[in-house]
Amino acid sequence: MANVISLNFEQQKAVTADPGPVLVLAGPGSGKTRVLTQRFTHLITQGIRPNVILAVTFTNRASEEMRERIQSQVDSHIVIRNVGTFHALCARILRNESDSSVVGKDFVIFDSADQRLLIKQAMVDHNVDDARYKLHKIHSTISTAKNDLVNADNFSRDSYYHEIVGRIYERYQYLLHQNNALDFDDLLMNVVSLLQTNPVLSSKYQDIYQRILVDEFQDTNLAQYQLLRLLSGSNRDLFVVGDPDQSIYRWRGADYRNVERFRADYLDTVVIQLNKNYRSTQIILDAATAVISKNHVVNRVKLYSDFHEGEKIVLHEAYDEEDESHYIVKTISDYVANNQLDPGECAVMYRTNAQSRSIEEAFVRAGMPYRLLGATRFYARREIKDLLAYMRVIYNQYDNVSLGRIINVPARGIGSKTLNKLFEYSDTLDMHPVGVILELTEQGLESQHCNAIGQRGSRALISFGLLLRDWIALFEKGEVVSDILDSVVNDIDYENYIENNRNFGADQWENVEELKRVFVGFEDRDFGEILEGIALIADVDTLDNDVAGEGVPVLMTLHAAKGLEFPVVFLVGLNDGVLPHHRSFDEPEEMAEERRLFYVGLTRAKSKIHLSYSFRRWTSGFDSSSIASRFISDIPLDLLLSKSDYIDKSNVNISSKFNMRVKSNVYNDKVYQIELQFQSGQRVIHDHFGSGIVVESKLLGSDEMVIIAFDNFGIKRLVASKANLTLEDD
DNA sequence: AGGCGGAGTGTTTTT
DNA sequence: CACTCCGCCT
Ligand SMILES: Nc1ncnc2c1ncn2[C@@H]1O[C@H](COP(=O)(O)OP(=O)(O)OP(=O)(O)O)[C@@H](O)[C@H]1O
Repeated sequence: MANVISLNFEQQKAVTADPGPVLVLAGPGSGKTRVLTQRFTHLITQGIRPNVILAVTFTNRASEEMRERIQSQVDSHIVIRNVGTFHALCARILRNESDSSVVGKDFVIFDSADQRLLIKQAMVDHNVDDARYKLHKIHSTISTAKNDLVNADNFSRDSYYHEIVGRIYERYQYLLHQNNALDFDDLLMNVVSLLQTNPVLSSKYQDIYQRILVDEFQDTNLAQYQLLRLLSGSNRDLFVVGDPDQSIYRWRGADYRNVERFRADYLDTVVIQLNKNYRSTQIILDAATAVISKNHVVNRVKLYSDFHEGEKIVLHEAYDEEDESHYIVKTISDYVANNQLDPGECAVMYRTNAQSRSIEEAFVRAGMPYRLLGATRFYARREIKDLLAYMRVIYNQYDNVSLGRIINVPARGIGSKTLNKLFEYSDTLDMHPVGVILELTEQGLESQHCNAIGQRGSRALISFGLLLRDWIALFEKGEVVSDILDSVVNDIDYENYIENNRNFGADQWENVEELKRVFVGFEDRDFGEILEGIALIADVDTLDNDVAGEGVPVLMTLHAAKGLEFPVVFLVGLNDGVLPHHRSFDEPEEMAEERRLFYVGLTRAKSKIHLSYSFRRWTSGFDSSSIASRFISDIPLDLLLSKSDYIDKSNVNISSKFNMRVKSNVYNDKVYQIELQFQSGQRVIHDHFGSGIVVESKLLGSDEMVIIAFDNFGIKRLVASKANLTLEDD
């Protein structure tokens, strides 16, 4: 054993509990994760083979971290493998059991963008009006159904809306099947039904995974819970840890009542509560407790800590987002300059990914390095998706979504006409389009396919087919996957395409290089595993070991922060409407979840917390609330270094500070100032929309954007120089 | 076929 | 603000 990890009495009790259902219920920082990893190593010292122990987490980052922690505590000849996310576990099972399952071994996993395209397609197929039925909503309705283990056949169509969604759901599943693809939720649902209906497999997996450990149990959804029940089966050896107050994935089907369900389903559950916090100062703990106590739950465990009071929580009101970001960066650099801490000890957390932008800009301006977790995902970038789509088509010729994406990238004369013809024609033959392309390529222009598709289109398709045929040959020959990617990139001259495409900037080719490196890094895995790994990881940071963020502040969403801890935490953008998010205003359950999110944020901190919000915030649309988050007022005043305290100390009062900022804005505007042609209140005439009244007119780049309420066409936004507006004379 | 730009719309959070 | 869609032009 490398290093001895200390445990308190209750923790020890959990770690050494007898086989059987164990539920560790405890608040933040009480050592749940530590207990879980210790349980894993404890089982090994008890002589249990590591391969029959399974540890499940929700995120790849959590998995990787836990795997490393366990690995570091066992003899190095033991390799810890079975630590992973629910989704990765299910993907593995489905690939192994492709004979018994409804999907083939070479299925691909569709990410959210692919899923959307397919649902959109399903809506078109059913003539569903996409203005009335929002894609986003339908997508989430279907996803929720899947997380509740409701398949398309059982989907209750008890309202008109559900009738429509039911049809789309059914069609969507059909299309997924046609693409030989699964979405994230299918991974879980399919394994559950596989194990439910196949007793042989069910007992096989009970033998494989005899001891099961689950982290963040409060965030399991029904599918995941059922999966755990099936996997543990008659072993009944489930060791789960969680904290209902940290449940933040309700919108994804998570149901913290699974904690109660667990106790009800396993009456002999050993329940262990941990109430000592090893992370935060007393002030932080008191503040967090005050905030969460407004959510009513039965017997919440009261946490205590041996730590001293610590520093008060600093609350800062900034003028606008830019000012707020500047404040954050300045505060960090001051700490560093005074040798109070290392930049790597700081974390900045926010509600939405979009908020990272202005913070990043502030870091860049200050010339300070930082690390961003998650956010605009590497794999969601256009150039990366393009290349992955090529790879997916090579691997899975049924992947029409990917085919449609890249068949004309770079442009090779296959437009929407030809594409539609190809797809429709393939349908009539009951073939997959790639099959048709390959046959056409073999047979040349005399092919019957050519008659159906036309000369011009066929020529273009053949030129594509020739490339595709060669790549597929490489794949079938067992060529190293990263070399296939290289061939693709070279054959389509993607570098040239990027250079000549003005929508692409300087970084894109670097991203391609990065993708190549990722593939090289996956060297020992087969094609399917690589694509699967990428689909499920979807976050380059986890792969990027060499930039291991030592010494650099980290930026992340509150969701991504769960399970982590930092000496100094900045919770930013705390405006009412951002946190709590305005979309949760009228759902008490969702509001409670927003509060938990804030609670999670507060409890990440070991010693210092900075809260900030801004007086002025113009997010898209209209919800620019300048009010501080309602949750802030739930923190007792004596724990806060309130904004007036703070500002008094720096000898600046609010209004003079704001005036400064306002002035500098005016100065900036002057540089670009051009004359506005229109003013609100003026009546104007437009060629097409007729007459209307100007609501607002403002600068848009070097042009003027006019918002007009037309008498007969409602409110429109027009660009003055293009819209050919004339003033109506009176 | 394909590129461009204007108009419209709205995505919180993640596997 | 940033994305997608549609129509117009080449
Ligand atoms: N018995 C102990 N003695 C000293 N430190 C401990 C002990 N138990 C846990 N810790 C430390 O407390 C901190 C929090 O532990 P851990 O992350 O396991 O808590 P957690 O309950 O999983 O927290 P959260 O729910 O907030 O994710 C860690 O830094 C851990 O090393």
